[in-house]
Amino acid sequence: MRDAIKSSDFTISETGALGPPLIGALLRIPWETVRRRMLERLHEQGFDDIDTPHLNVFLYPGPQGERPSELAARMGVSKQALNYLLGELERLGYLERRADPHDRRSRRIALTRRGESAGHAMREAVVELEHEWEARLGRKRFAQLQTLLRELAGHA
Amino acid sequence: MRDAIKSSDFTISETGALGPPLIGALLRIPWETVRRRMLERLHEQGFDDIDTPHLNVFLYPGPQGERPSELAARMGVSKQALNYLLGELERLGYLERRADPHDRRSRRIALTRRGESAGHAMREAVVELEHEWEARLGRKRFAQLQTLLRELAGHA
DNA sequence: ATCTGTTGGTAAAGTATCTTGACGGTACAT
DNA sequence: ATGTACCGTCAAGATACTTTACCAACAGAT
Repeated sequence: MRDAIKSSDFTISETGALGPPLIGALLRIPWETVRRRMLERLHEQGFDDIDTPHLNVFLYPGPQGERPSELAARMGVSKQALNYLLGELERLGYLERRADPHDRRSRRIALTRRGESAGHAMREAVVELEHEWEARLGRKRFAQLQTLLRELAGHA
Repeated sequence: MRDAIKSSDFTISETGALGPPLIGALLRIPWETVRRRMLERLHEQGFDDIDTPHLNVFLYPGPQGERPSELAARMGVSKQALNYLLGELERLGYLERRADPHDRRSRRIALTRRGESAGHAMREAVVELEHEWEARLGRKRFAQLQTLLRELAGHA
């Protein structure tokens, strides 16, 4: 069964077999499509000061109400690096860093109206892609895809 | 049917509904798991001079035989940025930039033995994850997932 | 209350990675 | 041959990150 591979489906390098795309590439390629679309729509709609690094701050579930430390941990960057991005986004009017009433060391991120709009535009862009992909795969199969991915993302 | 959503499955922000994770997050989260695992295994196996930006060069289908320009376009960075990374990877012994026999302006990227090994280690790491996920979802459902993702990645 | 250890945010300095602009060499069509 | 486009690279500068260091605020023990 290991040999049942159609070589037309993928590239074979000259030195040695590269093999078919593994699950990594299969996840990455459509994810890159999603990110491209989000950035595209944002720029079209006037949020053209948002760049890839800023985008990461807005990714699901977003920064609303979060503490910088937690968000940095989730994003896998140092809290200083995040702090730099938050400074940029605050300067650009997308969010504010407010005092945390329960812990005076801490802060809470609050999206401004503009920040909420940007988040909305991003979600709209993805919903748009969902419709395109649902049309391509069929309603039922797209739902299956979502279910399967949710099971992977769940335990992650 | 649109209402059949269990609120325990996802976060609801205080100001307004964030909604369930869209396909973007569902793709991104497991993809990040893949990338983390690849980097982890690389570092364990002595390829500890490879960092996230370098990793991108090796991602499917990899740089073997490619021209810097094409690769840069595929990666979505400027050719100068890629050239910098190629310089690093060449210095670290992962690849060489050879002359292209058919076009003397151009070059072709050739992986060294060490470069091939690193690529192999990355693929092994993903195969490992594939087994874990196949066990979680079941053989048949994991195969379905692959099929569905292939249809998305195909037309990209 | 005070001591101790820990946590949250920030400042400063240095580094890595990316951008834009410019250039010489090559290919290719007219 | 000549104009145009493309390929890789150099150089300069901006951006995004890391490491180190620091202080204020919390938490738990006396």
